[in-house]
This record gives sequence, C-alpha cells and structure tokens, in this order.
Amino acid sequence: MAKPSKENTPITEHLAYLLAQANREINRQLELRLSKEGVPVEQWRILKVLSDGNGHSMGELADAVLLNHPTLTKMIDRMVSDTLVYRVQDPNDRRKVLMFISDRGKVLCKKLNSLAVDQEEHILESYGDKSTSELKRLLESLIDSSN
Amino acid sequence: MAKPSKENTPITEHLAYLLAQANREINRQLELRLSKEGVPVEQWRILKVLSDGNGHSMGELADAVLLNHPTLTKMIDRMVSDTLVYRVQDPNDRRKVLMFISDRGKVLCKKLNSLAVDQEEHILESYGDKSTSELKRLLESLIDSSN
DNA sequence: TTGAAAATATTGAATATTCAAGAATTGAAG
DNA sequence: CTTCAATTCTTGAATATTCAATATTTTCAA
Repeated sequence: MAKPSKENTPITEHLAYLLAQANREINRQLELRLSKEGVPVEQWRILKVLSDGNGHSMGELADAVLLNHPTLTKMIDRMVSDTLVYRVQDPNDRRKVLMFISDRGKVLCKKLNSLAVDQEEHILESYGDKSTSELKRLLESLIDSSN
Repeated sequence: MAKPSKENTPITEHLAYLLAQANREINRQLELRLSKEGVPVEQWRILKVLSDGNGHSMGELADAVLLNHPTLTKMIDRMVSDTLVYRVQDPNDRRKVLMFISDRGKVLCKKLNSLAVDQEEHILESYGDKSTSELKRLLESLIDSSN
C-alpha cells in the first residue's frame, strides 16, 4: 500500500496557487475598470493611502501599497510628473521624504474609488455577501498569522 | 446625516487588496523555500503541471500556470536550456507545441514538491487545519463565480 | 478547392521591475 | 565630539514582462 503523500497533490489544491489564481482574476477585473481612467491598480492604492491628507514616508508607503522600494520610487516619479502627488522632505528626519496627495490627485482618487466600489458590488452580487465577508475575515487572519 | 458611502473604506478592507496582500506574503514564503534549488515559483508550477507526463500545449500551460503567453515562451526557453523540459510539435495540429518534462525535470520537481509541502505544513501549523481548508473552499468558489 | 478568418506560438521593441551599489542623514558607542 | 553602523531613499545596470506585430497552420464558408 502506497504512502499517502502530499507531494503529488495537484497544483490547483495548493493554497499558494489558489491565492495567486484568485488574486490574478480579481486584479484583472479591477484593472479593467480603472483603465477607464488610465490608471494602474498600484497608483490607485497610492492615492487611496495618501488621501488621508497626511504625509507618508516612502518606506511606509511601499509597505502599504505592496511595492518594492525602488519600484515605488519610479512610480512616484511618474505620478509627480502627472502632478497627482508631491514630495516634501521630512523636517524631523531629513533622510525621509514625505508624500502628499495633490488636489488633482484627490479628484482622480474619487473617480477611482467609485470604479473600485463598482467592482466590489459586482463581486457581492455574483459571489454573495456572506462568502465575501467570510473570505475577507479568513484572509486577514491568514495575513496576521504570517507575521 | 452623511450618506454612508463605501467610497471611503480604507484600502485594507477591499477584497482585491486583501487578496494581493495574502498572495504576496504566501508567495514570498514559497519563493524563499524554492530558492534553495534556485527555481522561481512559476517554474515549479510548470514542472508540476507537466509532471503528469502528458504533452501540454503552450496555451494550455499558460492558463494553468497563470502566465501570459509571451512570458511563458521566454521562461520555457530558459527551461529548455536547462534541459528541464522539451518541445515537441503537435502532430495533430502543427500550430501547437507540446511541452514535456524531462527526466532531469522530474528529479527537480520532486525536490521542489517537498519544499512546497513543507510550506503548506507550516501554514497548517500556524493558521490551523480548519481555517486553511475553509479558505481554500472559499477561494475555489470565488474563482468559479468569476468565470 | 480556394481564400479569408481564426487559432497558436514566437519575436522584437518598449516598458517595468529588480538587484546591488551609492548618497545622505541619523543614532549611538567609545 | 567623533566615528562607525544603521536607516532611508534613489540610481543605474541587468533582467523580466508586456504589447503589438509576425509567421504558421488550421478551419470553414463560398
């Protein structure tokens, strides 16, 4: 009798794969909506984090928007060119740069938020209220347990 | 009284964000393990899919391993150089290329599988058996409902 | 049968990301 | 104080990904 080994389980049953697949699909849908405003998902995240009006350092921001440090720097360069955000050197620690959202950024962020909400509603409809909140809960707890 | 609008919900409560965050974290952990063999996660996926011994067309494979078509082509080029896989033209439809895993690929795949299983066990320990299977179930159903 | 449209895979140029190194500032130990 | 390590951000080169175009083969309608 063969040892019942986990090594042969199909890839579609691995948690890492299911997460990647679900993320890819949901992200693709969101991307599609946001493309109406010509903005990549990551820029929406940045605007949303900055829309509390406070200054956020690059390091803080990189964590929050799930981007590597150098990637964020270059994306921020573009957003500064588009006058969506601006840099201010942190007076308390001059190694740091504080990012702020501009008025133009705020206007854009509002539009993007409503596109993103559209998507969430669409998911709620096809996937169900209960499943959605349960899934969110489980994801949060997975993230917590991974730190 | 202000309209209770969803537009202001913090990004950390969006399903798309939670999925991205969880995926990033779990993927990072898996990447770390697989790096012991110097293999990116996508190559493990490819080997795993091919390890049924059957030929898989590039299109089929691209879907299965969550890669765009041109990206897959170039990754397969590398894996062919490393003699992990090989191409055969499909005799029944000469537009297609069938991919097969080599013996060397099989040996590597076994090692990678065990590294991946390590990770799943580690998740099971810290996150719990019940949560894990419930999360998998919900992810599968989300993916289903998105098609 | 022929010719146009669809399907499949690859290529090359443009773009984006990453890795490793660098510059500037702060912290802290001696 | 001064110097050396740590922190923060950016840069440049190397690498990887993507988009649009191409080549090949098949399908199917006329």
